[in-house]
Amino acid sequence: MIGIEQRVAIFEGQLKQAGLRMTQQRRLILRILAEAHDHPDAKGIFTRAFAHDPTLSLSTVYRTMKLLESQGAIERHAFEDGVSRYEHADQQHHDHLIDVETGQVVEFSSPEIEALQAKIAAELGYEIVRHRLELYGRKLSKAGRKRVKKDV
Amino acid sequence: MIGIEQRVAIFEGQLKQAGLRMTQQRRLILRILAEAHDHPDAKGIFTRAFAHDPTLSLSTVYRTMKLLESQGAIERHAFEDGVSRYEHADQQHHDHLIDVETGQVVEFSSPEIEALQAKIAAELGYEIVRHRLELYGRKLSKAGRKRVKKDV
DNA sequence: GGCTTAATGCAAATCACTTGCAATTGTTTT
DNA sequence: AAAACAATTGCAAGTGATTTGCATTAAGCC
Repeated sequence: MIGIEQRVAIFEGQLKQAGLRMTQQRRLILRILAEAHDHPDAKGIFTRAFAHDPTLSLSTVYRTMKLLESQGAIERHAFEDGVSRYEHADQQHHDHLIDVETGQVVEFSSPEIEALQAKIAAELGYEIVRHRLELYGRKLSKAGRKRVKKDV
Repeated sequence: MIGIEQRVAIFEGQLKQAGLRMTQQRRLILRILAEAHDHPDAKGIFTRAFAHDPTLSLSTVYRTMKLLESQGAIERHAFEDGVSRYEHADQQHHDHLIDVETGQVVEFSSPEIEALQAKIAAELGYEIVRHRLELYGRKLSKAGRKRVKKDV
């Protein structure tokens, strides 16, 4: 996990490289994203950022998300409700489990599943470019739940 | 695989049960779906149906898709492009592999992956309600399967 | 053939997201 | 530091998919 300042600096470098500029708006949105521990959508990011800078517009958020995605700084996910949700991309690959009751998103990863996916694709004559795996689930009651170590 | 007439009859029964009516439009859309061997979207269904009945409207297609989905007669999928695509639901569960170049959809199923999904969910304290697994891939050339690719 | 009311077609409305454009601001130049 | 120049922004209007209000049409029952 790298810090906000580092992330901003890295991104600023990428921008310069491409002849682009580091603006107040981009800095702000980057900070909002770094501080986010969930998977906010454009409106959510806008709301949080708007609290710090009431002159910010929603279109700038959309434009910035697109830019950040193209630079590989964030990942975009579209779960079942159709709206795009974002998360920063400095962590390792993972998939998502969405609580159908609360909408809460839990991250997980499974090398076994990844391996099976690759095997299936190969059998069908394909190589995987990317994939989307989302589990929609309901919390088990204490009684039915297995004991697992709590993470994050 | 059941026939079109049977499917229409079954659906008509379900409708009657709910105090709803079997209309020409619904019959037509149902037939289009039964004949479809791909995963058409609303516009695609509309186009095909329109050829048989030029008075049909797109909103009726949307309303019918919603109705059919609520009756469990069809399944709706939203792949990466965001538009909803449909397929009839009398077949066994399966997931999809989408050719990133052609958009072609290949169906597959993997009990092993399903089992792993259930295991992972259980470890996180959840039971799976449904899931979404999509592989986006590129066709392997015969040559490409055997040797390392050397193109740019 | 009527009667009741679900269903349809059409146009207007949503919703998430994008875009044209004039005004603004970051960065470079002098 | 000020000018110069293009990237960026805010706002409003535009998209594209899907939904909805409403007057009209047509199933299903007598």
